[in-house]
Amino acid sequence: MARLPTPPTNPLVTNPLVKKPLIEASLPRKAMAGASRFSGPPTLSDVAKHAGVSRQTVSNAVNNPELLRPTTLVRVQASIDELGYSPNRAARNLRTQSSHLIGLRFSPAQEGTANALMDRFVHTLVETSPSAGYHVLLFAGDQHDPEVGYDDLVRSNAVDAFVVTDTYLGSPQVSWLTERGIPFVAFGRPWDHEDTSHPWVDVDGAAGAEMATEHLLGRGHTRIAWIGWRKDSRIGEDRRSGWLRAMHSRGLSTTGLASRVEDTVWSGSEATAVLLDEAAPSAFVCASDTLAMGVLHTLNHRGLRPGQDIAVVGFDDSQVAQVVPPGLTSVRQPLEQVAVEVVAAIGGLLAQPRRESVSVLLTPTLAIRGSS
Amino acid sequence: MARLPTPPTNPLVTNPLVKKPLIEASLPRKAMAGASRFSGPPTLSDVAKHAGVSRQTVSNAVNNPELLRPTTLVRVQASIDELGYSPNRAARNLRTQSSHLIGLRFSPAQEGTANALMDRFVHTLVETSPSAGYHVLLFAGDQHDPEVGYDDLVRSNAVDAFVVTDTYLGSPQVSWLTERGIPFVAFGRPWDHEDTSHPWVDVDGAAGAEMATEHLLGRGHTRIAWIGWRKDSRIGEDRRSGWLRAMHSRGLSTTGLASRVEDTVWSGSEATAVLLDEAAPSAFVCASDTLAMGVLHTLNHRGLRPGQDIAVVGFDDSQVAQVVPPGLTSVRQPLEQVAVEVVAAIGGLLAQPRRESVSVLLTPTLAIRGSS
DNA sequence: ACGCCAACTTGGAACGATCTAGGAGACTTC
DNA sequence: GAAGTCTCCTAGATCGTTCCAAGTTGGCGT
Repeated sequence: MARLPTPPTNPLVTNPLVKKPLIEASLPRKAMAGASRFSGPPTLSDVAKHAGVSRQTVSNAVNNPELLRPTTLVRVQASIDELGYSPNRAARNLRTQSSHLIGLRFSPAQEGTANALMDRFVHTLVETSPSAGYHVLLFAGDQHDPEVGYDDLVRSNAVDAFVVTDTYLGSPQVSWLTERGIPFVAFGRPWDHEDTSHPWVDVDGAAGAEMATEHLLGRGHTRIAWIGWRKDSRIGEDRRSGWLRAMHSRGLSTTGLASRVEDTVWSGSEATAVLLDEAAPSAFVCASDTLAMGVLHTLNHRGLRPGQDIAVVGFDDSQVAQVVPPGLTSVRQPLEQVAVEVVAAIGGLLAQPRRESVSVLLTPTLAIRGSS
Repeated sequence: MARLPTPPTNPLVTNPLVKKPLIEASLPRKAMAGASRFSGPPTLSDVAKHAGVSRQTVSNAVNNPELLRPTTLVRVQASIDELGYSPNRAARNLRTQSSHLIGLRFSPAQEGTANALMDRFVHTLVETSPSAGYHVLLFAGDQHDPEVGYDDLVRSNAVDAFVVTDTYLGSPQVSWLTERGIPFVAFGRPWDHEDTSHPWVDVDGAAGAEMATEHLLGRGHTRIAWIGWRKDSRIGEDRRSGWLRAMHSRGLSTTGLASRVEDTVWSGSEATAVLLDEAAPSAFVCASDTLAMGVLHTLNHRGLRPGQDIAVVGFDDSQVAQVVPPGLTSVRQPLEQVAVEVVAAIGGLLAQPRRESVSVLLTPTLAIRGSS
């Protein structure tokens, strides 16, 4: 699907397996004992019969192998392999009152921006979850109304826990989930909940911005401008603090060198024009690749060459940063590692509900390219 | 999560609801009849008792409302609302032998390319599925070995059907699934299976490339080059045919104007240099935005301005196309519509397994920007 | 009034796994 | 060699829903 195809053919597919033959399936099992049963996948009882042990023993072989005598274990596992048995998820879920699913609200990248964090994060999440016994269930929902999406899944016992990815700026789902005691782990610190905390994994944005700024300082720049998000964005302010820290540690002035705008290419472009005219910076550090692209737009208009005339650093290491002509230097978040930590945290949370909640802060890296 | 945050806080979260109190839960239900039960969510029986009807009646109210007398239905629904009842998914799944889940192998966009189709497609898929009674389960797996990922989900009855997104160039999962009679719908035509067909939804790549070429022809270009994928890519050849068709319909020569390379920025860049030197085209149509970015790289090096000196059109309307400086004109696939059709096809497939299989071909549009 | 038909409702069984007790066997110990 | 332990395994009950077949109720015709 990274690529797309073209036209037609078309026949008719029949698929059994959608539903077992109702007639046979409705017969009491006893009546068919010894017979070959109908086709469906083997059950625990089948394996038990085949191995000459009881159901519980097979169950233990699967879930608590250490309880079985080694010789028995081997025999049971042989039967499992031979019959190709896999536990029926629905039955297990019903009995254990858990779905072994973790829910993730999938919000697509905004059109016209360069943010596509979801991709890498989701992939690792999906890849890692099975090792903790989970799968990832996607759902849609309203960012501002947690009732939509979350509530339905919770009430129908469809997921055991959630991964919450948008904790910034007063998103209500965190308190909604906390109030109900629903397990979740957030990608993002609880910015606006000083009191009620929760398990989280996050990336140190200030350190990232500082790293980017240090990089530019190391290249001899001293007038380094900041283009970030509006002041009510905690994340934006955090990143900005990294820039400030780096500048101040060298005793450099930051007066007139900062701008706070919407996260759009156009805003970034406009802010760049203003800063170039009024503060004459030789380099830009941006709170996002989207804003950095705005910088590139303005440089392009003015005939300035990024990397040669003016240095630019973005944030997120998006695909855009990777392929845009001179290459955009960008702060890269360790999303893979974030996902791994999130899965670990969820695993721990569901295994031992009452233990100390997790909080992990990871450090980003800098992907250096032509723009600096 | 479109944005990221910064540092610390940290307390301790306790969450009930992870598991019901085992002691109470293990008591025979009868023993607690009439009592308030323990806390868990209300069950069908609870609603039945509350409404003064039998379980089956409540079940019908939920699944086959038309079977109930209107007055009864109203009464039951009132109880459902009052108690906040939602059917337990695990129990329903166990009984109906279906999970109401559709599986999707999530493959992340390649680093260094401009392809991020998944995002838009997945979002609509997730958003639409519930209307057909499904949710989307993500899984990882090896592209070349369907056993990995698919097999486990099938055997444990974890999903009812799959959405397959990479049908190009002899991907084995299609035949693997077909052989086993496992329901699935593909995003992509069955290129290499003339005989065994399957339900699919796809976008007409040839039409897209033709549209792009026509657009350039309309702007007065006559020497329009093509940069596509290697010859063994059926999708690439399909798109290329659209370019050919448009050129030939105007009686224009295409000799020396086509290049077939790997889908990387660097390859595109290199191919551009060669074409510029040897065929002097005034415009480029590319099989992907990644290749188009390669064109921009070379133009950049040579001091040529995209859109003014040379026109460029990409394919996929990626984020990159949207934000790269002059704006990259690109063929936009109606991924949202594809997802809707896929959900509809799956719904139909699972409802009536034996009916004629679906094949839908959608037409892309052209997003026109500064590069042309 | 009686009976018949249809519509609606009912209780029992089953989906396939896990949990809790209790039973059988092997191994110590005196 | 018999009693006492410990280990391992067996059997029944249960999770919450839907399917089945039979029962009840109401309405209508003659």
